[in-house]
Amino acid sequence: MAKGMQTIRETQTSASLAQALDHFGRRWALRVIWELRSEALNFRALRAACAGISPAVMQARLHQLRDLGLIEQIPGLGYRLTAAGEQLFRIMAPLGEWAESHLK
Amino acid sequence: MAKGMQTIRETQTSASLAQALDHFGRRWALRVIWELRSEALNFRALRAACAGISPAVMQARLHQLRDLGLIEQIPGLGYRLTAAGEQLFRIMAPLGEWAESHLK
DNA sequence: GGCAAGTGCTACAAAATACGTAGCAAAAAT
DNA sequence: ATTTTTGCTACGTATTTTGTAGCACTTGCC
Repeated sequence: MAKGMQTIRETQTSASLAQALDHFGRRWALRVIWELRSEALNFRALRAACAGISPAVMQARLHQLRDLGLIEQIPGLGYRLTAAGEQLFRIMAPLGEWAESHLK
Repeated sequence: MAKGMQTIRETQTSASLAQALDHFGRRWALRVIWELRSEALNFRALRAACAGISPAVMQARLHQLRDLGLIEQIPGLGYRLTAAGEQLFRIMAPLGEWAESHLK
């Protein structure tokens, strides 16, 4: 191979996927989505569901997930998944089974 | 409602799923899995694929993912997904499409 | 009105994690 | 034997997360 050449992977990771994986690679991000799977939860209920999360981080995640359009805040109801958020949950739902069968 | 009582969610998040989401909620964890999707990569190739990751963190992730049984190191070949790792990738594969349609 | 309880959210120091860069020892290629 | 490439470590700095306390605001209730 000529000097300076490198093998390049044919299929490279797209920018938007890299962005997604970067966002989800923050602590509690996926967990928050997961906890909102079936019902809207308010700030404190969400914090109770994610036992151990600090309010500052919860606040940061809620902002980021809202900016990504995955959750929305409904006054008097709390936080809930948007359509995009529900679609994301449908994708990650099989993780439940996967974790049960592989992490025990 | 009686004093001290609280509303409990019927469906609670299992311990193994919480563990999984905690591991995947570390920077680069999911990305490493993703980059190994189609072929084995050695340490430096993996680092190049995850542009920006530091060697110390890459080393830490490889250890953790190996402890989880998701990847394995083959001398002379590099790192590649195990059967469990491939199964996980198959679950998260739709994220590619999802990211394209929601994060642009 | 007035009070208690619950709400979303902020502040801040300490601990944990990640970054960025340099470089070493061993294996492989030349 | 010399150069290249490899996996990996070291370490100071920057960023993120934790843990705890508490404030301002709304809600329900008498």
